[in-house]
Amino acid sequence: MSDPTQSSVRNRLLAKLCPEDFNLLKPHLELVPLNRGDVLITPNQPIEYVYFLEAGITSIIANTASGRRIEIGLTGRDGLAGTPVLLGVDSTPHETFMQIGGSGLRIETERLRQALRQSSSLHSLLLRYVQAFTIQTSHTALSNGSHRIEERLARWLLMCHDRVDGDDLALTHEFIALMLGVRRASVTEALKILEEREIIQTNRGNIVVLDRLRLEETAGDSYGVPEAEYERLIGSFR
Amino acid sequence: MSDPTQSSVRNRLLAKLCPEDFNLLKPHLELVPLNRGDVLITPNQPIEYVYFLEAGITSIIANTASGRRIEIGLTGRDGLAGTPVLLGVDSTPHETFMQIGGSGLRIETERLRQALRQSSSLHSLLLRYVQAFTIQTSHTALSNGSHRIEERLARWLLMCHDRVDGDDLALTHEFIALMLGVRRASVTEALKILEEREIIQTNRGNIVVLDRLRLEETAGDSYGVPEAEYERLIGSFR
DNA sequence: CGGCAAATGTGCGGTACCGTACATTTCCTG
DNA sequence: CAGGAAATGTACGGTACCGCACATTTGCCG
Repeated sequence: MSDPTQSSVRNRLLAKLCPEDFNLLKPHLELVPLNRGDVLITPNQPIEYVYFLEAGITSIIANTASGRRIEIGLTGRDGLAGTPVLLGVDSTPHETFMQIGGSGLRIETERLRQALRQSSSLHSLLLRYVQAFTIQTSHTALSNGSHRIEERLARWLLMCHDRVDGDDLALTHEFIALMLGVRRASVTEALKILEEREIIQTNRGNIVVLDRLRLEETAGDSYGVPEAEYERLIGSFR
Repeated sequence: MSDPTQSSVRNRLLAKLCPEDFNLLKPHLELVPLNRGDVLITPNQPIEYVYFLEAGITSIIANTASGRRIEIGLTGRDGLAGTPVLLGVDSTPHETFMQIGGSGLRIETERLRQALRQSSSLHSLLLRYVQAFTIQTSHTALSNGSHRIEERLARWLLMCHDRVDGDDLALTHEFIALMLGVRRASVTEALKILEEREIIQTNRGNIVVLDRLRLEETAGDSYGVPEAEYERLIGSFR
């Protein structure tokens, strides 16, 4: 597997690094395909690799002993999977898996740790990402507690749309329901409403964003704060 | 203001530091009273001080442009207020204020930054705390999305009880409702049920935990994961 | 100790969402 | 191209919680 060059890299964090920091990581980065459903981080197991996503979307899921599951955040090429490593922690109760297939540049946990010790500017950027992600999780908490399904769905579609090329999202109602922690039938109904308004178009296993602006209107104040904070702390998504 | 000694300090993080790290902070720590309602961190304003709590509880609140507010986490002497500083960030969209009065050892942001640069073991411990707090926030998201008010209330009372001496919590229904993002009347009703079961006892502006074990049963799986993770990463609460 | 504001109790109609069930459609695979 | 599984549409009774309103109680302060 040949080393990536910084100019060809699509991951926002890697692209943002100074050349020295990038070169520190480069020999250890391995491009791997990541298919839908692949589990990148298993709950309470040592995190073996940190993944800088190049394409696709990961979900981070909180779960309880009794089997409740809900998404607490998602990441695409704006970020990475394995934030606990950046905080010096070797495992987490959360699960991280691929929600939409893609690819990523992965690095062994221990190699990344070495690099973090060597370069404080590297560590600094990645910690800023942790903060940005924390804000996303916080707003998920807010949204779960105080928005209606339609708004939460719109927010969630927007967050996916932000992280994908084009306007197609390969997602089933069942899956979205799991992510939002609601009934599948509720998702079907909310999507139908959005489709009637011609904001989205749906096909079996696929959703097309037709009118992003009105999708943002639908999301209301559930969308925006974490995105603005990402831009402030890291830079533009795209 | 005389410098604190490590043995007399009640904050769990400070108590956990090696003596060298503690001495690094010690000359800059200032003991301040923190009264209910005091705002420690104002949204989108520079964070001037980081507060290691000695007594009392802070709430961290997410809010939107349109005025929705909900608590996304809380901290007592298990932690500190000002986690963004540990991640190299100077401000946050969240607000942090005193929910129950107490006191804290505060340090100027810039002084703490210097100390973090000087001691990686200090930085390491505090980053592990950030991870522990992140898990708390994540489970708030889960709880907000999938538990009934009664369970969420029980969880929240337990989290407060963990951080207070004795069994009394000086809280109004109105305030709890704000924290949970629900109606005040819903809180009144849920508390009444707990009181009928003799799990708590309520007086005007005060709640007494009578039977913690059954409160945990009521909370079900909404309580426990973040607490276990704190113990794993930092050590015992008490 | 009387008056007042804050805190609490309670009621009522409305709605968002749930659990469950089942029919229908779509795609894939043999 | 038939058969089956996955995905989607839809229906229905039930419930948790809402918004709002108003009465009652409690503690405090003049």
